[in-house]
Amino acid sequence: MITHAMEDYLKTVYLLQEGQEKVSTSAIAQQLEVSAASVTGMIRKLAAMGLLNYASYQGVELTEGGKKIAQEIIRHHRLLELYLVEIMGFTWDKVHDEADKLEHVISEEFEERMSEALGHPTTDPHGHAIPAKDGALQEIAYATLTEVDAGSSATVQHVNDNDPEMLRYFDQLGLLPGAVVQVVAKEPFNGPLRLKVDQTEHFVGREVTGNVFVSPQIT
Amino acid sequence: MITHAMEDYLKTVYLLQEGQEKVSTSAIAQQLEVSAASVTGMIRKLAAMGLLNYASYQGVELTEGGKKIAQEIIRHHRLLELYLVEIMGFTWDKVHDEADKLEHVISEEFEERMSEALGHPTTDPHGHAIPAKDGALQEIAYATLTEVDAGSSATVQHVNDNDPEMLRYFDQLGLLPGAVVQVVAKEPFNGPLRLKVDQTEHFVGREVTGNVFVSPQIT
DNA sequence: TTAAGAATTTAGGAATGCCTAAATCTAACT
DNA sequence: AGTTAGATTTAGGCATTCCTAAATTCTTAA
Repeated sequence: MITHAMEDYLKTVYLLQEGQEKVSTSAIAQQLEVSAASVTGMIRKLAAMGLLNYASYQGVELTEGGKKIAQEIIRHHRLLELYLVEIMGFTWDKVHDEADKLEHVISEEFEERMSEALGHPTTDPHGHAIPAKDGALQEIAYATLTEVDAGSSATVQHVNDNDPEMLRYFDQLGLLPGAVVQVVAKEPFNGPLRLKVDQTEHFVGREVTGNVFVSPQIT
Repeated sequence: MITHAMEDYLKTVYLLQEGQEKVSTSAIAQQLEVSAASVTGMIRKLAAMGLLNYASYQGVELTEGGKKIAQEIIRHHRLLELYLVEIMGFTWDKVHDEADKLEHVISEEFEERMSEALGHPTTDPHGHAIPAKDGALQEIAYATLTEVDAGSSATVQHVNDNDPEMLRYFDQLGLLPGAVVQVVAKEPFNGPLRLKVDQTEHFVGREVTGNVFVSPQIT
């Protein structure tokens, strides 16, 4: 039997795995806000169930079975986020926590009816891809806004959704998925970026711009 | 901290308490499909938290605090059932199980937005009253259809919602909340009732009619 | 009034999922 | 190669929620 906690672990490994081969115990512990010892315990259980491959001290990698469950949960999460915003009228800073709870609990029929009500969407409110019912999720590794050169423009692809306060700040700045940003200047010594969004200029710290993922703007 | 299991116990006690003063351990055990020993254990914990009053062998009674939590959960459950049917297009036989899982997980904002989307309704799809945000729930103790005299008519007030198959059967028969039924005859030896609903006659066993609650029809 | 039978509680145990502290392993630097 | 810092695992524990089996208490009917 697969528990909610197991689903959370699989989801976390899946999302951390993007880009890398193996995922470390400590990375999982940090993400889930749990001790490393707890992660080891859970990893062994998941490995015994054939949901991930694991060799001591070597990190973890999902099996096909593990990936399938992770994708399912991520699909639930992102459909829920979009449903909460589009249909129920939530603001986008509140939907992450709500979806984190609901994602483990909804039935397949619930998932299907949300997808239908939303016209089978492909991205959530924060710009993340929604995996298809049984299709893999291939998130493109975009650069963060911090890495854009001064003078260049970029299009916001997605933003991190874990901090509600930061999301409200993004809203204020107009840093929403699809928005075009011009990096007017970058202050030295890890200073703020001078951004132009919708004709308005803002000075924004790098902790914030590091959570905004962009593609170079097509000119 | 209040857990999902505790919420289930409080809800169950609340619903069993209707009509009676005290609720027995075994009644709770049967309802929750759990051993009586487990119920005793949980009851002691809830009593220690001040959510119910309890004396050994004497049965259980919710305190005001316990009632408040139970009402909250019942409100969640019934709003969810209605939302699933009215807004998401579920059939009424599937919503009970879905609501049982979701009721413990949704936020107050989710509750509020459902209520708004539904126009602040007062009854769920099975005819049960939805408690107001902080108001008590006073379910009227209706008679079952089994108890109606042959020759009389009655209006369906609500039906039990725990058995999906029976709900589909109610649907077939037209035994929905608000429907008018005439008990044409009652076969002896606990035999079936001959019912007339929407001009059509059916022979229906008493196990079914015992799950339909009615008021005498106003003529 | 007592003795069966039913209801309830106590006792002991299992699984899950988390923790801290101690032990162990890896990797990097002299 | 030896030391050491950091990462990881093991060991031992705790809380929750359930179970079965045995003991106890209540009820009722002879």
